[in-house]
Amino acid sequence: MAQSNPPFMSGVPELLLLRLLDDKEMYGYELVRSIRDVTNEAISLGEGVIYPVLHSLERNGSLKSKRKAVGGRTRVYYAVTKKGRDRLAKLQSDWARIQGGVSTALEGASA
Amino acid sequence: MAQSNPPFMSGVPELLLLRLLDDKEMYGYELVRSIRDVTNEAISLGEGVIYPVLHSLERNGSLKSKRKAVGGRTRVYYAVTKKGRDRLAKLQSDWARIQGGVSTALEGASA
DNA sequence: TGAAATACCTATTAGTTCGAGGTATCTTCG
DNA sequence: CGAAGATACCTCGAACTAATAGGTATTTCA
Repeated sequence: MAQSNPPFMSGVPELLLLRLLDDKEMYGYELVRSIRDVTNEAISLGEGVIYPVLHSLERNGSLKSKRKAVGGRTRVYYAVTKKGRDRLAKLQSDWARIQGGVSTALEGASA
Repeated sequence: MAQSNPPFMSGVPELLLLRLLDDKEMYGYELVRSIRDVTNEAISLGEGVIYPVLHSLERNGSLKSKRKAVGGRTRVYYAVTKKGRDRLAKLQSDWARIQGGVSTALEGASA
């Protein structure tokens, strides 16, 4: 991993994409902006991160896509499958566990 | 990264080690158990994770070590340096940002 | 006309966690 | 006494994956 957003990002792109797409179908370019929005600017993922994850999720059956022509441009919309929802559930529970563990650890105040 | 604990672990070992050592000096083997404890079993890191991170933190000046012989065995105690405290502060703020962003994103209920 | 936004995509780099394996000493128990 | 297990250190190789940079093409707006 090369930094930027830095640490603590592993698994985050996948989680966010599944979470957003679980609400409604979206296309890649839209997801890039959407992630900035829903995280309140806290997390920003470039297209170079989004597209590969989208493709890999589709390959493993978590997403399915369909192309739509919109005013000369082509958009690829992604939707979550049953498998994707399962994957999302697992990621959410993993996230909850790690997040909880770190929070607990950080709390034991050093002050 | 090979899984196990799985996703969401990048940067976590470094953060936890610095956080624990900021409270008091400890040695590697002790840290392995300590992390299990302070995270309430949520996170468990093997020696194969701990030692390399410890070494790399020492190399970049975030930690300093001293050996102590304790009943025939040798323990290597690590303490946080000024640089390590700065690094810890940065990691904590990064963590807060990412954690906050993900939480916000996950909340927009899909129900 | 030209710049910026929209929209897609890939290859390379680099950082790092994880598992497995290895040495050696001390303690405990049968 | 001998064996097993805990203590304590360490390294190597594999696997994963985020980030950057670069690339194409169309539409919109000054």
